[in-house]
Amino acid sequence: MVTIKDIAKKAQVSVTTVSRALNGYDDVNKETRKKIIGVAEQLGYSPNIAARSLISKKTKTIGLLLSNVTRASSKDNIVFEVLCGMNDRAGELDYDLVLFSTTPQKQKIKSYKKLCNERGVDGVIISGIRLDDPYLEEIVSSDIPCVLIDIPLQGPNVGYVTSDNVKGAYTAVRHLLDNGHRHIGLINGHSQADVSIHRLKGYADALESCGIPYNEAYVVDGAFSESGAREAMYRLYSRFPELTAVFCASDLMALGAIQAVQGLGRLVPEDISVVGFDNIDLTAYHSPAITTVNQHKYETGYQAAQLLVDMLEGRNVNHHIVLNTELVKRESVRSLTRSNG
Amino acid sequence: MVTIKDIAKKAQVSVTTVSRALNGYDDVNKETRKKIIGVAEQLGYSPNIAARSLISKKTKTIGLLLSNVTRASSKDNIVFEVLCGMNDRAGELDYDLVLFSTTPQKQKIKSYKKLCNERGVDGVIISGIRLDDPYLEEIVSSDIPCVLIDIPLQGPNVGYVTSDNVKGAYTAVRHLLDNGHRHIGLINGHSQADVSIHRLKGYADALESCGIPYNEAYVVDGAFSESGAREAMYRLYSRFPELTAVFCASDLMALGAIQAVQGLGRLVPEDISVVGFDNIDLTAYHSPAITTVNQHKYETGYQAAQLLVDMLEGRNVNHHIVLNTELVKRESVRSLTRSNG
DNA sequence: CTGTTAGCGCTTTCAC
DNA sequence: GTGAAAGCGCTAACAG
Repeated sequence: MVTIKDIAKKAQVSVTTVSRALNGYDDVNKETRKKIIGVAEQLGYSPNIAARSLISKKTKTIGLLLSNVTRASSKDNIVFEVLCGMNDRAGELDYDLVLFSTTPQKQKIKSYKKLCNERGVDGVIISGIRLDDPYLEEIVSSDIPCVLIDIPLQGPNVGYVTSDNVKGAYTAVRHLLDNGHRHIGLINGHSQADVSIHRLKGYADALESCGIPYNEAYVVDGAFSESGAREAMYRLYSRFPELTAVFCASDLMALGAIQAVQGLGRLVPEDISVVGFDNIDLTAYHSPAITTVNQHKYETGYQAAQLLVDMLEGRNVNHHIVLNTELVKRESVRSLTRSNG
Repeated sequence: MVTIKDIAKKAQVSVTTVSRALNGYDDVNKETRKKIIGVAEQLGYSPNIAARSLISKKTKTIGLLLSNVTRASSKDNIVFEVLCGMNDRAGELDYDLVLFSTTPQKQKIKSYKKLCNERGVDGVIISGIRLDDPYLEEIVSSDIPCVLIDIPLQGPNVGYVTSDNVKGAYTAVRHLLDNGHRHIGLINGHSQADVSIHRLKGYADALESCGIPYNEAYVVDGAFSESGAREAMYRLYSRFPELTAVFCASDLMALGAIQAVQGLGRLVPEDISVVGFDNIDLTAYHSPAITTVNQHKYETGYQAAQLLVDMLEGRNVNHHIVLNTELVKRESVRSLTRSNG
């Protein structure tokens, strides 16, 4: 390993001068600097980050606390797209990403703060945790800058980026209403997800805009999973055969709901229309192709990285980013008024 | 920040003793140890990794050099699944993963070795680079332990994990042959991919096993992309209308090939049968569902992490891991002998 | 069993 | 413009 000491020796100067020259300080003689840089290159020097960050307390790394980066979350490539966005932006800003492997067991053992301190990350991006996750408390009270995805917390060191879930859900349900549907179910995620709360509101708002009373019994939770939604849809549809449409708070759940419909010997969209949320790739290839609400996943990650770095580098920016969504009309919605939705 | 110094002061011992107690050395009095651990916990101490690795030269981190963790690689969730596997195993073995953002531009500026040194990773896992990538040379000659995915290099510090691509391709093409197909095209990736070389061999071997002469003109490259394969298939099928089947070296390319077939007003599998490779999630939801060769993506990542850690910790293991593949029969292959394939 | 001392590679006062 | 020296938090001889 080549150190500045080696360079100093070879260039016949002190380590101090080497340090200054390499870090671009302007109080170094031009000739000296040139010489030092030459020697450094010749020796293939690269600075030791550990030593540097021991002093500066900065590591130029961002910690990632992501759930859903484990087995069998492959269909759910949302995390992946978000990750791609974070990776791209972090790279551009010259930060590296370190993935914390957070199994629930490990969480119990190691506190959030400890985790971050040990790994010496400058800040953290968190995604996929529940509102009742004990980590959340630690996060807000901690002084480590942090960006949350889909969790509305704000503070001097906490920001978040999310999608406009109310509007997204509203648009989806309005689309069903505009196509003549009057009995619309909702398969939501779970109560400890901020997006579920907002998507429920969008659903209710849309109904209200058409003067349709909100029926609590039409709303069930599917735990954001394919199987969860399948079960939920079985129950919902069996109990309320008058339903002509269902809005699912995620595409994965739309998949499950469709399976249930088919399991009951009915068809989508002939017997029941389905709208999902997320716009995962599968929806376009599924038969029927699934109408859904597009979420800008890549952008979410990109913005999260940007926001965190802004915070880290002391820029005064809005800690609250909300991205647009848009309805993607495909084949899983049938019009009850005319021939096609 | 709490340091061992703080603990030492409060526990009325020297820093050395604190260090030893906390690191589980057995030459510490039981009482002393208990006291120190107590104080450490009370103070919320967590060791500073930077300081520690400055001495030990170990960081317990694995660097990841992955292509395809950028925009628009979402359909290709292979990398993601591999990543999940690595993440899980690395977590179990108490290593963290750091994602190097390697844009081609950055690669030019910074050498592989420099990158690793600076970030102080103990070892590296590399995936998605071409055989003619300049990094490859550096990698073998470097002394940084490294595991490659789908690139057959071996050495004291280099290992790799891949799938049995010859057999996988062989099985796929045999399946077509067994269904009566005699004119079978191959849409391969590119010449600088090891998997392409092996899948071509499997294709040729299968033909040979049936006494069918290998026809070079039936083999084209699709660059592993949907659009590349679409173009390739247009050309191939227009030129050789006698083709009744095509084997694609990736599912993404199978998608593209099918689009071309449909673009020419033909149907899959009625007019032409298609077999893919990888078994990405889309294939099961596509209409028709695509017959493909399953690759154990998660396992690939899992094994890669395991192998690297084995190497890092000086265990004497085989540096060469080949995973099985298996044919997944679905709807994109038609039997020319009986009614159904 | 415990403490003293030195030093990992780097940055940063503070002199000169 | 340059260098000597101190110190970041930790570990590892080496004494005792």
